[in-house]
Amino acid sequence: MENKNKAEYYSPDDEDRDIDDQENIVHQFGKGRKEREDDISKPSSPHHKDYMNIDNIEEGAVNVMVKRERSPPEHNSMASSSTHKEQDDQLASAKDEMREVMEENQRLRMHLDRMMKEYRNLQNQFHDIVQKETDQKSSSTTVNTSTTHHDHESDQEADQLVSLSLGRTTSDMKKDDLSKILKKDKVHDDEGVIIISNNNKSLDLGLDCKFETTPTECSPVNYSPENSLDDIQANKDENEETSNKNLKTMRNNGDGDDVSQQNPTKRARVSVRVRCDAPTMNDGCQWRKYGQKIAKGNPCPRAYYRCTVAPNCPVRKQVQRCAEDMSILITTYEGTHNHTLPLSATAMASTTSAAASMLLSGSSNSSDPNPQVTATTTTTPTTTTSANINGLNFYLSDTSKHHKSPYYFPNSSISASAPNSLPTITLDLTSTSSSSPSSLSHLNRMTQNFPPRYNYNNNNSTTNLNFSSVLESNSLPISWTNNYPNQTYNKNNQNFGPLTFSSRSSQDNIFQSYLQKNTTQSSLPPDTIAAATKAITSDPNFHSALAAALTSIIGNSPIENKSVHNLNVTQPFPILSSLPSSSNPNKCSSSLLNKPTSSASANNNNNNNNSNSTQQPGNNSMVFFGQSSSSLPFSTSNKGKSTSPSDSKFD
DNA sequence: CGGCTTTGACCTGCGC
DNA sequence: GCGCAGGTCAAAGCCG
Repeated sequence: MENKNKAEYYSPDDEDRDIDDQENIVHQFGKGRKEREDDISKPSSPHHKDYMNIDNIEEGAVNVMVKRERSPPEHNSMASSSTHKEQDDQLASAKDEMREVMEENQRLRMHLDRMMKEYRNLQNQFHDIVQKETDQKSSSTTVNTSTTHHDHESDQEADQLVSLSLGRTTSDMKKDDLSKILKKDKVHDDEGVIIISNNNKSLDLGLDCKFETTPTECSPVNYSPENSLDDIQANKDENEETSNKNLKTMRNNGDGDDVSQQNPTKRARVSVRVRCDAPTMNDGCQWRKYGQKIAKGNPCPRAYYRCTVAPNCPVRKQVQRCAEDMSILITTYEGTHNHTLPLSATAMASTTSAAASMLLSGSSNSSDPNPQVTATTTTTPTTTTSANINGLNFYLSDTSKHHKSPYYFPNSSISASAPNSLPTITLDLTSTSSSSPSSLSHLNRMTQNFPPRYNYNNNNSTTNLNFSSVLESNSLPISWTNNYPNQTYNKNNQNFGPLTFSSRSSQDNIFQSYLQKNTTQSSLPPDTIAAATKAITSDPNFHSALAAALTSIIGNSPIENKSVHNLNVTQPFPILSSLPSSSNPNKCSSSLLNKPTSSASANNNNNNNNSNSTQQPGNNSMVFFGQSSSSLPFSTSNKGKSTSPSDSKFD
């Protein structure tokens, strides 16, 4: 017995050194250092021996100690027979202590297991409630494709759908219920809510954040991803400041309550770039124009709209034409609807919510590199978080505040104009065909296939989403509207980044075909959609990216992992609804699936092999296509629908 | 007449 | 402090 022999070598002369060693060991065992110190403080106590024999329990640790306290043999004579008995006693006591420590350790493990079980139970309850709400909404307001369409495949697909809803929650869910749920699962970050049901995998992401100053103002609709617990903590001071500012801004507007709920600092703005010759993109909401400005750098005026669906809805949007390509309509959304969105508004909400979640996750995780999302510091001060996911390029450009970007983009004012420096995400739903000579070199590298053109943002962290597919030079662009001449803007088509949703290779062809069909046809074969979305979402990296986004949304809640795991993104993208497009022909529709129109059918000359599939109105993806309109106005007034100055430019 | 747009003025923040 | 730019207000006008 090596340890025992070593015990005989013990010498009180080495006691000082040994005490330190003993303390280390005691500390390592995690219990009763004070007691140990009392024991070892006795000069005559051969306390060290206790631990030498403890190696029956913790052999490794004791072996380390033994080596350190090895004493010269000449001290053997110092050990007396009377002390051996004490040593044995203390040895036994030490063993008992070690057993107690181990038992305590086991108890802790049991506690941990119990907590995990409770957590899972709560999570299941949460999912059940959400599922119920989702089922209810599927019959009423929520765009739930599993019930609105798909006679045959609905059951299977609905179970695997990922429904993203922007700026709204399951309205049927009572506020109390929701708060309870969130409280149970510790995901009540005031604004951010992620609702994932087991069946529908419905993901409900509030786009905007509202920092409620009073509990009464807390509304389920206001749950926002950007208000994760971390964010709230980190921006607490800044929130108060900006909140006051908003109050001041809305002093005469009567809706100060709503606005004050929102924290512009962490409020994400979603900018949607679409090819639309209509004055505005019909996103399903009612808007009232309250201002118009000529922004610097863009001859096209910027229109300011306020949501009028609800009297006090704080949501605003800015509509502006891209200076480079006036066929591109840039719509920037800001705020969260405090009301139930119209059915037709959920399409846009779904797309923008996904973008917002990506933006927010990127901004919050920029310092936490992820195997799939790597942070790259370019030669410019812009730090871009990018992820190349088999053609799905996610770029989160996080520019330093107040920094003037060395690059100028005519349409930059959208994202750079806000003094509040709102993070802006851009969903580029325009088509691309070739690289832009004016594209950013550094972003070019990152976007690979999609050199960004629209990345400028000097004040805000900007994330651009490019939903364009990789098109060959001879590929037809995807027009936003049916009857708008594609070739008119084809030459101007450039690539937008830096957050690129693109697919390549065979997957590209599928998705591209899908997009093209959507351009000219009001609906798509389900297999095409399934293939396209599956190609995109089947990548495990996409899962990781989505998981990262969701993780950032719901903060550090332990539910996040579970929730993410429950998402089945290998299935087709959110099938939102087969909504009749807007009644206003001058507005681009955000409906994901428009009813077939005669013009659409007539223009359907780019069908792929999947074109003859059965149309399923509910099969859609995050693609918008507008209705026919011959005008291209900048103004959205009633008069402007046909007489805006911009119309003349394109007539 | 109600709702909406237009548009000049005003406010605020930021940079110099 | 001043100027600039973005954002908003609100009176006036228009439209259905």
